[in-house]
Amino acid sequence: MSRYDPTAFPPFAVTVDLVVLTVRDNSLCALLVRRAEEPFQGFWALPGGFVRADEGLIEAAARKLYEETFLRAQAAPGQEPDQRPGTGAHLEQLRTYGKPLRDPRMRVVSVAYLALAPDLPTPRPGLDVNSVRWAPVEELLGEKKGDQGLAFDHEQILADGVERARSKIEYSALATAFCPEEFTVGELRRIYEAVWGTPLDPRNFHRKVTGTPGFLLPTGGTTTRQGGRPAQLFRAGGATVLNPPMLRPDNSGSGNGSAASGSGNAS
Amino acid sequence: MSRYDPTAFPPFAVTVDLVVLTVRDNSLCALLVRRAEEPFQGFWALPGGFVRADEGLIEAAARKLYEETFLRAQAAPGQEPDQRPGTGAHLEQLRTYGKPLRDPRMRVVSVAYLALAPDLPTPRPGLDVNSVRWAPVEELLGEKKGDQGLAFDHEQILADGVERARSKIEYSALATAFCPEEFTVGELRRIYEAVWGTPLDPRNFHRKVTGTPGFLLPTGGTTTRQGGRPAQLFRAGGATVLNPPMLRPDNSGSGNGSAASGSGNAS
DNA sequence: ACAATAGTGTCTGTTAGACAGTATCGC
DNA sequence: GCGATACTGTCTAACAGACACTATTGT
Repeated sequence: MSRYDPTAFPPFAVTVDLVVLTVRDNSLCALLVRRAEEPFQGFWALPGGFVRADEGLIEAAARKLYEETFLRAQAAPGQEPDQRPGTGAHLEQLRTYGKPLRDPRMRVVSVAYLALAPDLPTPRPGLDVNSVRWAPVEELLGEKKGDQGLAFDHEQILADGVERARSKIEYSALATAFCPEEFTVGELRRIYEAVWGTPLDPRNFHRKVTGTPGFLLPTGGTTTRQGGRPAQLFRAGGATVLNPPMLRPDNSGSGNGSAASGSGNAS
Repeated sequence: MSRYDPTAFPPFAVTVDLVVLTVRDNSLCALLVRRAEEPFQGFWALPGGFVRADEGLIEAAARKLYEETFLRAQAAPGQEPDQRPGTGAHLEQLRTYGKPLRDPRMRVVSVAYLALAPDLPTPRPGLDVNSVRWAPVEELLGEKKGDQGLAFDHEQILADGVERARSKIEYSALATAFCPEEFTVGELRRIYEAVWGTPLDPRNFHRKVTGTPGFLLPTGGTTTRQGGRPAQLFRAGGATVLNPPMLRPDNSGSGNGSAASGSGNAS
């Protein structure tokens, strides 16, 4: 086959799949929809759908996100300039999955996106979706997954998205994407603890985040909370990269080994 | 449109594009091929081509890499298990580009892969490629790019690949992918200096890399070099992640700001 | 001897991690 | 007062960066 012959190329379907993460009740949760059709009818799956013929990839992801959660996307720095501020979720491309038989009906290449959102009232089912739910990631991926598993290769995609979120809050200010517009240092710490699944020392955490220039901007206000000294309120500062980074405890112990960088099994 | 209707979906072409990087003469170089056909006839472009109907994405990337450089790929940890050891380049998925009009003829979604290779004798043109060349990245991306630019959005893809390589050698042992099987600490240092474009202190570099367990394995041999004490030879150890990481000088100065995490403009 | 590269030791400033201690709320 | 959370200060071990010094080659 000649390179780029416009008439002779194998036809593919291209979809987007969304790993939408939030923190609820101190645990990291992912958004799932229940499939109404075959294959994997009745299974839980990641939200997603076809990319339209005249639509960019991230626009398709933002559209699907809005259709199923009514969240407006806030694209990552270099990704797209089409959003209004408002209540936005962070949205970035994750990885593309295209094993020949990942969809039993036809050849589908799926571009996965990662969205990080603050805790939402509760998701309303949108277009062509029966039911929607937030599921703790731990139940979907850990040892004790009682579920039957997710549709397609969505368990792998979810795992990759979770790993991306876990590593990205180390060296970027992205953890604030999980917080409401104004938040306290304690709330931000609970975000880190939930995403990493590890307790952090409140004193050192406080010193670290308040000492990183550009990470947090004090708003002047304070919170009244049940039982405890009122806390200062902050909003996200302009910084996107954290240097030095937040260090994740148990960072592979002695310092090397064979931890995965891209844990995907896509092809 | 109903979700996942196997008959009603917009047809896409899916390609892979390769950012193949190596270090020659102390500068980071990328592999380019000259386009023989329209559009962008005569322009330099990244190697790439159509994904076959029954072929995985990384298999397509490895096939194209071999067709155009005769390099066998060595996939990153989680990506695929189909390679023999041998003289392999590191290969990992970079990012997917799918803006509606990035190819003027039709809707093409391109999955870009990043390959890191040791310095090669010289590339021989392979299938359906007129000429191949290694071009210093600095000339393709920096201020002083005299060229007419690359075909399609390949300049953006190249920039993303270079940025990925630059950041990944910080926290992984991937710099050894640029080295021959046996190498000295000085050679490894020149890799870092070429990729980052910064001089490093030889003494501190030596202490750092030899002190990181699992990074380097001494082979026992030494090199005879012109003018200088012979150096110990090493091969890559089993470690994949470096903890603590190698620190890139001028790491954004005071520690925050607005550096891009994904500098792409894909959609 | 001299240039050149390899490799070691030493000092200093910064920071992560541990944790004592103080501040300010609800009860 | 007491529990709880917010915040500040202090100590120590580890490490990055700077750089003096020694080692071993070719010319």
